[in-house]
Amino acid sequence: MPVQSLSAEDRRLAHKEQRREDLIKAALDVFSRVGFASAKLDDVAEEAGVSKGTIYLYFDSKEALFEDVVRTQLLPVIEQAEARLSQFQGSAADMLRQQLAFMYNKVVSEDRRVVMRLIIAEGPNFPALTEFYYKTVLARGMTATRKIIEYGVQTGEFRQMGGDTLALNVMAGAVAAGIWAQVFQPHHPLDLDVYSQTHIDLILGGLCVRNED
Amino acid sequence: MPVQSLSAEDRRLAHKEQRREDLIKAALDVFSRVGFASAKLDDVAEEAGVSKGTIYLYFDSKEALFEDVVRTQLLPVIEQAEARLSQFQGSAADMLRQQLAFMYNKVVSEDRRVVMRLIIAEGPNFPALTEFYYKTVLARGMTATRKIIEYGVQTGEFRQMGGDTLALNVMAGAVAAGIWAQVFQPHHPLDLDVYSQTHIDLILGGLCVRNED
DNA sequence: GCTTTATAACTGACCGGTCAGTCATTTCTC
DNA sequence: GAGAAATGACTGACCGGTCAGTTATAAAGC
Repeated sequence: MPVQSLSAEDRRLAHKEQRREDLIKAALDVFSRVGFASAKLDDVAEEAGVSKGTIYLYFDSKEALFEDVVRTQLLPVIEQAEARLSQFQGSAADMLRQQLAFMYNKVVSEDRRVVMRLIIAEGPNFPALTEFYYKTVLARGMTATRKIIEYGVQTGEFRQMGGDTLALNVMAGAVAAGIWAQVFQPHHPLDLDVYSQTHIDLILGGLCVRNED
Repeated sequence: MPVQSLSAEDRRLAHKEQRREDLIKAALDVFSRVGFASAKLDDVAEEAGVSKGTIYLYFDSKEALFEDVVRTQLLPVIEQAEARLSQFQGSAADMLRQQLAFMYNKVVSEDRRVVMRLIIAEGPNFPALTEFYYKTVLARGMTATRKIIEYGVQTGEFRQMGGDTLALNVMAGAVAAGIWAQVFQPHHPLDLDVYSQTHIDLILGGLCVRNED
């Protein structure tokens, strides 16, 4: 029995998985263009190159499709985030730079920021999904950020500052950038590289000069 | 001829204006609960205590109603912002404190932040409205912020930093807070007073201690 | 003051388009 | 040819928008 060739069953499953991914990709495209409520499943089907009925072979409902889109987009990010957390090294400032760079790369850049906007827009209609996003992305990101800050305070790099709200404050710049990119970018472009650099500088250095009074 | 009593015509107009405001208030409520696309005009009518047909005596379409809701919410803020701009005094740091406090009071607090979320959610479907929001709120706010920063640099309070992107970075914390308040607040409360204080501290002071190397 | 007339405000049943979801039929694969 | 996969015509609930008819308010005529 040849091990290298896939069995018919394997190919069938692989094809099915591919279909599923195509559908999710198409759905993300359509949702990001017009929002969940206005999105038509016919459009999703067309973009995926199948008929509408096929969607229902893979997902129970439009809502279920939406939830799968979000979960599928987020899960890989979690894993990467986990991996990064385990290789802490360097100064706290460097850690924070890495952390924010990671956010800009994975959360603010192209595909993922769409998910953020969809959660903001549809969150109230999908409590379970909102909670999932909170647990998966926000809480985790905030915990990581808080740990870096605490480490920096410990080493004397950072000054002692307010508690829980600080982490969100540190990440806020990236959130705003992700939103800008989707809502205003077409007419009022924002250079994300420059912006993120400013963000990091501002957070690390602060606006005020060091006045030694 | 008694001047103090309103004529019949005056009362009629006042009533009409009141109706209009009731409808806008009801629409804002419904839109903020379920978003524009999912909102039913029957619900808006019921909440305003009129029938659906009445809505069309005041607004041309659902879209027009939405646009009026947004504009009505924003215009008073512009005027207040204008007024504040003209009474510049104190240090740049104080100005910035005032500016951010104003944002938290007028943009992040109760009713107005809903508009921000609606723009984020529906913006792509309403280019004209998005542009209006940009011009009315964002551009104006950013210009004011930039001017304060420039003033601070001039007086030597602030260090020289990157240009256009800085203002947005300074305001980002408030944007994130406004979003949080609507999407996650019910399950994961955020103390806005503490948060805004941290925001101002962070922006003004920066994370890093003054290391004189 | 009372009745009639005019007008503005409002109503809610109705219409027509839209679209999520279904299912009998066809196509593909082995 | 058996069974899985895919199709797309079809259904029916839904909802934005309309409009013929009703009510409220005010002005005009006596």
